[in-house]
Amino acid sequence: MVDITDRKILSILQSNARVSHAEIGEKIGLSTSAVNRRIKILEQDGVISGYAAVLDGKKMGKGASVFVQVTLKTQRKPQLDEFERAVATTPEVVDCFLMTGEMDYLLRVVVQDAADYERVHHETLTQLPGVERVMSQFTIRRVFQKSGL
Amino acid sequence: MVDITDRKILSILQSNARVSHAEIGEKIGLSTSAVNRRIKILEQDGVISGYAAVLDGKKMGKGASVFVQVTLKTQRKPQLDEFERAVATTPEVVDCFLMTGEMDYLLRVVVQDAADYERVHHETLTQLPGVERVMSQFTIRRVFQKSGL
DNA sequence: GTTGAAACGCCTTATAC
DNA sequence: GTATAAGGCGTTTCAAC
Repeated sequence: MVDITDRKILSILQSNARVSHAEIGEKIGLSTSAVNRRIKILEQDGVISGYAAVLDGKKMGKGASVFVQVTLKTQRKPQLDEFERAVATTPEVVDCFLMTGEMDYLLRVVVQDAADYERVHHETLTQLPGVERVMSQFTIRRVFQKSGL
Repeated sequence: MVDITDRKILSILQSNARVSHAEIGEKIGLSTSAVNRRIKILEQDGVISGYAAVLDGKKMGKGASVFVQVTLKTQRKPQLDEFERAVATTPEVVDCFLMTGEMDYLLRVVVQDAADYERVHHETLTQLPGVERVMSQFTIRRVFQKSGL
């Protein structure tokens, strides 16, 4: 379904979603309308789920990422659902994965600094429903990110 | 520098970078040109660092995320730099953080499935320069992601 | 069925207020 | 910050392969 040409288009769109269809066509050797039609199909199929502005957290006072390992009291479905609903409404949590292994969830929390994280930690994270234990790992620096996946 | 109005604009652009300036203006009660001028300034100041297409990994045969904790043999700057340069060229690694605590780096690796990860693990990750130990944590499901930070 | 070309309409951008 | 005007781009339609 997604062929080589599609992947080239997707690769360009990952690094810059604002390049014109004409410019994409030049780079990969395709006409503007062909590029346009392929992108439209990729959007309809849900391969492209959306377009997002990439922000610089530091310039908004949100320069620190903290990884948070969460263990719940039980692993029963209703409790998982309840936790997931609650954590989704926490603005500082920008990523949430259900995990294998010792911890149940891995979150990435974006805050201003360590003091700001302390606030989020005891005001929000430890108050989420069903939480037994919270383990935090601070990042020093984001080396890179490849947006889009 | 970034006021409430800017934050409203950024919030809209995070969830959908394709809404027109006119539509943003309607939502927050501002004229099209005012929205345009603010966005331009946010781009110039680097608050908005870019725009990216958000892809559905599953539909591209890249549905599984694995978190990888990497410990290096030394923590001296040249070795860190060398590792960072090498890991940046590994296509499966979509995120890389320098960490505090026991491990040196935390990577997020996107692969097709466990078998695919095994390949990346012994062909690439363990071959990166200066790597002493690699610890993998598999995800079951991505609960959500808030794009842009 | 897929590609290339042209007309249309909307969005971005720039100027003036 | 608002209003208006012009240019560029995405969109759509149609013809050709």
